Amino acid sequence: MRFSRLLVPTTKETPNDATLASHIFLLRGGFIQSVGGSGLYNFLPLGKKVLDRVRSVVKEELDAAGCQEVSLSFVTPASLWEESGRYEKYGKELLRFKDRKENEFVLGPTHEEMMVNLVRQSVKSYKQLPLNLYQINLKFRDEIRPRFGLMRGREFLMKDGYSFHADEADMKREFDLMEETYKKIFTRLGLAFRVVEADSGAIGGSGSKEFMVLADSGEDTIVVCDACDYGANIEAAVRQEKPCDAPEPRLGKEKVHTPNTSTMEELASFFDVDPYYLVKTVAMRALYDEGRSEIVLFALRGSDELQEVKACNAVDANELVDVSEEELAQAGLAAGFMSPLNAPKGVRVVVDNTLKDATDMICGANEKEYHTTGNTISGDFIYADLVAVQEGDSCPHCGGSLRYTKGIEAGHIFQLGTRYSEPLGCTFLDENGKAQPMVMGTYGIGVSRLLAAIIEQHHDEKGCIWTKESAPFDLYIMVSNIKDEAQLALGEKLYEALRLKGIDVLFDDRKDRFGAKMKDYELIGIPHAVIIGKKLAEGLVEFVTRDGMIKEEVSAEEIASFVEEKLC
RNA sequence: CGGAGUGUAGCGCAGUCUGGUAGCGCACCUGGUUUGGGACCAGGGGGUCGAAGGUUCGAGUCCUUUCACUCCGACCA
Repeated sequence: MRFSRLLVPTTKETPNDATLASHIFLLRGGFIQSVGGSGLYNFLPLGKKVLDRVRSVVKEELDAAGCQEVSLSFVTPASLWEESGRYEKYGKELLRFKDRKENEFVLGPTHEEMMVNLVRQSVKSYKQLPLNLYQINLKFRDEIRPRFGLMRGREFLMKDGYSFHADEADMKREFDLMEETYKKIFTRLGLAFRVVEADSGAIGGSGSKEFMVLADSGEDTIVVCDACDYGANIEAAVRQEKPCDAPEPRLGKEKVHTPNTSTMEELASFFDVDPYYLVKTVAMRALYDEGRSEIVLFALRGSDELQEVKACNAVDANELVDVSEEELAQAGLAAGFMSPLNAPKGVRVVVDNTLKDATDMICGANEKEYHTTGNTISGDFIYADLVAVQEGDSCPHCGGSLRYTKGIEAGHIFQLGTRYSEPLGCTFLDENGKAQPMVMGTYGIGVSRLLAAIIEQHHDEKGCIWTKESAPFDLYIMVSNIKDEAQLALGEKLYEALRLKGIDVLFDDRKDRFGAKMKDYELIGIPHAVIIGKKLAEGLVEFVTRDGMIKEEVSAEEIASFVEEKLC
């Protein structure tokens, strides 16, 4: 491609609404263009090329693993979502609209329903299983706060795959195969990543893993062990039980006046005990389908923090929101002095596993300015893991020290089971001619998000540094001064010769001066460049490696074979 | 949804306090010079100042309403 014919509107100035390196460089480099609507972007020729290259890496590896590509309708009938029970649960993120006949539709944010519908219409026998179908298509999610360019757009390109099996064991086999396939994809794209255990979120099902591209700008906090390969999203991370060295309070059963003890620290110093022996009771309003809601109490040790996603899962709610003091009072609860032990009738209580049958605990008295001591925590509660793992906690696998790091969620694989096949009636006939729901897995990759992730991990202060398999072109050739006939002639010759070798070349034949062209090259970030400049008079040209801006002088006669050797 | 901002040429901004002919830089077009780190000279095109209503002889500027976008938080495969 000749640069003079390519639409690449690079800019010197940074758009004022971009803060992240990937967002800034993708805009400045003329890869994408803001549409004006929040979280909506156009892909310009360069961005589209990168997108296609990333897409083809994904496709190649999936096809090699036996998956089959399909393409599902982007507009999907609401009735399918009602069938699966997600029409409500998915909430406002789901863009709903009506056609001229008042039929309801949604723009697909994910396509479990559509794919299950496809399969239930065409697969009837165990002989047709297993099956792994995927598509690489647009998704639309009406995010509350889209941001950071391609990192969190409302419309984005996603690879979503779905597998169908006759039994659980075969689904797990496929799940492992997809994990390996994803590792190959991310490795080919040149990304440093970590596979971590994750919460399943709105998709449902059990056992899911996220592929986190490691970057400080990532929106997810992940917990990793340095001693072994354990890693988990903070929402799903677990730890080894954390014993307490401090002595038990041994206070006996008593009701104590405790003014000015609104925090755990104040309470701990009031009784002069370790917060381990205090019960922290957090009230949240849990929201369910059809507008139903209730106040739920979550109890855990004073030394621990509540992990809201775990809490939400424990009561199978759609969402947890804060409760005001007035609402608490109405429900018969004294804010700041609540306890799992004397909750009013009808208020559900969830107790953290570490508190089960704990003795000698200090709880609120559910009365302003009073606590009770010497409590044993037992009763008809829901028990669950509610704890947010902290840095320095012990790894559940090897006991090593855990720490936090940041990641960009670029892939997520789920073991779904029959979460969708059952309600949607996606069944097959087994060897005995008996109808069984198919066991499913689902596998996603944020393809457009990967562009942002690659740049977050591979850039410098001057611009993008694309990896080999993601780059918009393999090589950039600059004719420093196109009025110099020798320079131009060599450029043209090299451009033709390397193209014939199958190298995708961007040939900079623009009239601009050296400096301007160099800035564009650095911004666009093609992995390698050949610069034909003044030293051609001495028979020399430069070979540049973008990562580190390493320049090597090469004789003009040998440059073609030199490039071939470096790139192929 | 809570908090904070911003809307003026394709992009980045000034002008708004104190009402009086719509400005600057980049980009773009024409001609010329220049060609190793975002060149220079000369000339030129491009705006219903986010929208609606109001006050006024006169509104980018004052008042009211509204919309959009951005940032922090909440939220989020």
